[in-house]
Amino acid sequence: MIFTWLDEKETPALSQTDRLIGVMFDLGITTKTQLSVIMGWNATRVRSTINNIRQKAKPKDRDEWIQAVGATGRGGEATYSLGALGLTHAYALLGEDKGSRVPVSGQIAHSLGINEILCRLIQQKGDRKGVQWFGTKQASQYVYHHMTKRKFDEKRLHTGYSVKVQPPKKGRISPDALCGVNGVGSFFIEFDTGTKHGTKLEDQFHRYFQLPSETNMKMPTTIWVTVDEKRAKRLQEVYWNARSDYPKDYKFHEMQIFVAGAETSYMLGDHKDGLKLDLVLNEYDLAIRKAKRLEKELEDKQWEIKKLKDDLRDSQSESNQWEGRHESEERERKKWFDQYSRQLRRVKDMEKWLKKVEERVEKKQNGNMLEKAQMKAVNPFWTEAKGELPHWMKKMLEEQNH
DNA sequence: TCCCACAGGAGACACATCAG
DNA sequence: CTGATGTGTCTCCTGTGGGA
Repeated sequence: MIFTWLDEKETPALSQTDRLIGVMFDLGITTKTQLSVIMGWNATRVRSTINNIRQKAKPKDRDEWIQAVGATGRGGEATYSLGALGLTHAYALLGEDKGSRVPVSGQIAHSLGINEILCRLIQQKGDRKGVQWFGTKQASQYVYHHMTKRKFDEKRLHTGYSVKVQPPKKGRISPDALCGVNGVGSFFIEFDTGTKHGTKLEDQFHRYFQLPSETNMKMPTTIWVTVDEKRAKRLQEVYWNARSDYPKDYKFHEMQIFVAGAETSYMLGDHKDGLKLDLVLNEYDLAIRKAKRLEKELEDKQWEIKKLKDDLRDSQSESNQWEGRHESEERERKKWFDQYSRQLRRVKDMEKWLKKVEERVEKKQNGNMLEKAQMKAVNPFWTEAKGELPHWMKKMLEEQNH
């Protein structure tokens, strides 16, 4: 799986250059942009790593590691592929013998087209989590594995060993890629550049149709991606023509034909099928209705909040008024109470004073009566009305007292 | 703790190519 | 012819790991 090269948990021993070589090994012919999208590296990092790989080689061997194909300058983005040394290094990383794979320049468009499918998937999905991608070689191995049967060889029964029965070479299919998307499903990818014609194309459909009956494999949906609308229509014609050769009750596995770019949504499960579309539309309808109901509820709540706020404001102002009144009443009451208390104290004081006055008056009256009697006895002419004693009498009384 | 080697990332510069 | 764009090469800086 291509992302294993990038998983630092699964492949902790790999250097950055190893990872790049590994990804390029799986992608075949690719561009820096594709590498950047698929690896999740920025353009500079991809560029630097490619350069580092080339720099470390002897000048004459640089293209043997990574070779640049195509125009430089404004003419378009260059394409890259591993050279012989790069491929050897990749096989060594995989622990496999040196294979015979050599990138063919004639396959540039085909290789780039397949890689673009993966790039679009990652870009539309946002990341590569939950995406699995196997290149042509691994996808073919997957098919080959399911077509391989084992049977007991009677001559070797005593050993208990079974022998492999190789599938016939003719009729094998070799998908361009095998892709799995978590939660959606798995897909065989066939990228069509528009160069395959006639019976060769129809044969390819037949091979796919017959594959499930030849194996016990759970057939992934086959996705055909082609270059334009016209070619997609042509593929559909060939597809239906090929189907017409089979009995009515023949069980075909799912197969979809897209113009490049349209397959991404399908692979991400957005338009899985009509039923799902209906479900989505129903959900959409329900969601709209729910949204409207919630909108109404929101309006009601907002009105309620406004009303509560108004009430609160009113009661606050009332409360303020009441508090004001209450405070003034309290002040009045306190004032009145103070006055009352002062009055009461004054009354008590007056009572005390009166009592004292009475006592004094009584005392004085008693004293006066004695004084009057003395006065009368001394002076028959003394009267109370006159008040003060005449000074001669005062003098005489003083002399008598002494 | 220091020194050294190496990997990786980024930038500068020269050059190639093509559209306008 | 010129400007825009992309590539190849070189250099510098930083971080990391191993050994003295």
